[in-house]
Amino acid sequence: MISITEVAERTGLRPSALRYYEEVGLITSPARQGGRRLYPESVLERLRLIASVQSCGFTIAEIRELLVEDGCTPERWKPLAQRKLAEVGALIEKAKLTRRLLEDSLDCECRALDDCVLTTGRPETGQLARAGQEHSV
Amino acid sequence: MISITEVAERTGLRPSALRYYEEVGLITSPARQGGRRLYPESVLERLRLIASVQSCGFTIAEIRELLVEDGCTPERWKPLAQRKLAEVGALIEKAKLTRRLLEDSLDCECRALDDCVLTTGRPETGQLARAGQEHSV
DNA sequence: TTGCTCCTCACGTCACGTGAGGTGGC
DNA sequence: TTGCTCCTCACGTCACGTGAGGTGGC
Repeated sequence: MISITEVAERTGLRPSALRYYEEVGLITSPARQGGRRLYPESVLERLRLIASVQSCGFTIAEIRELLVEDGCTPERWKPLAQRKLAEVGALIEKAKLTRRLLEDSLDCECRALDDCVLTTGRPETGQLARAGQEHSV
Repeated sequence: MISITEVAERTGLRPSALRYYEEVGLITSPARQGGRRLYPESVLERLRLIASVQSCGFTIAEIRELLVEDGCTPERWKPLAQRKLAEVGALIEKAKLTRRLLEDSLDCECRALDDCVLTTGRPETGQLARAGQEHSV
């Protein structure tokens, strides 16, 4: 049985995160000794699994749904992963658009934001090639 | 002078967003008539400017800093845009990593997440080529 | 009197981090 | 007695959206 600090050290999580996971039902409430939490070693594997799924962009609520009672079969995982893949793809496209706007603004030779390509929508200097460029992946 | 609903319609913002912008000091408190807000036409330009900067990934707090008293010169804008560009670049790289993990998990032929490439770190089926692939931009 | 538009709180969101104030056992 | 680790609230984060309950003028 290991203390909350040791679990934290061995997983890279903060104790506050472990208490939060318990509160929202991601991990089961561990035994107590004098009020202190004492975790079984098996919690480490559970937390590694949670971290894996979280790194795929799933929210805590989604992970909880997914990990209840050995329900995480490929049949359940794959449609969720497909949906998340679409979400992440959309996020990347949005971020790329943001990046392009920032690059254009750095190229722009305006003297104030009101005259900038950002605001006017048309480049003040010869940036037509870039502005008309295809949206490259 | 225009009502909050008309400003909302002409900018695509919700009335609640306009009240919020006022509360945090992004736009000045407009005149009132019988308690109702009456905006000058000039607020539309201000809101378009705010939307432009926001679409570049700046937070409300950053926009407020940037737009106080005609301080938005290229000398102030460009270093901020450079920093934001780095942030957005990092976000894109992180999202691409997430996307790759999801794709790998969809290719993986594990029967449970515990055996999946996600958790084990090594592909269960012949995915070595993909796993060892260069991080393409 | 009934609608309509607008108002001001207060609360919720997401995944925790950060105090404040207290406790148990060495 | 002093430290140390741990505990439980409560609050803050970000940019608003969403009720609830009320008001003013047609």
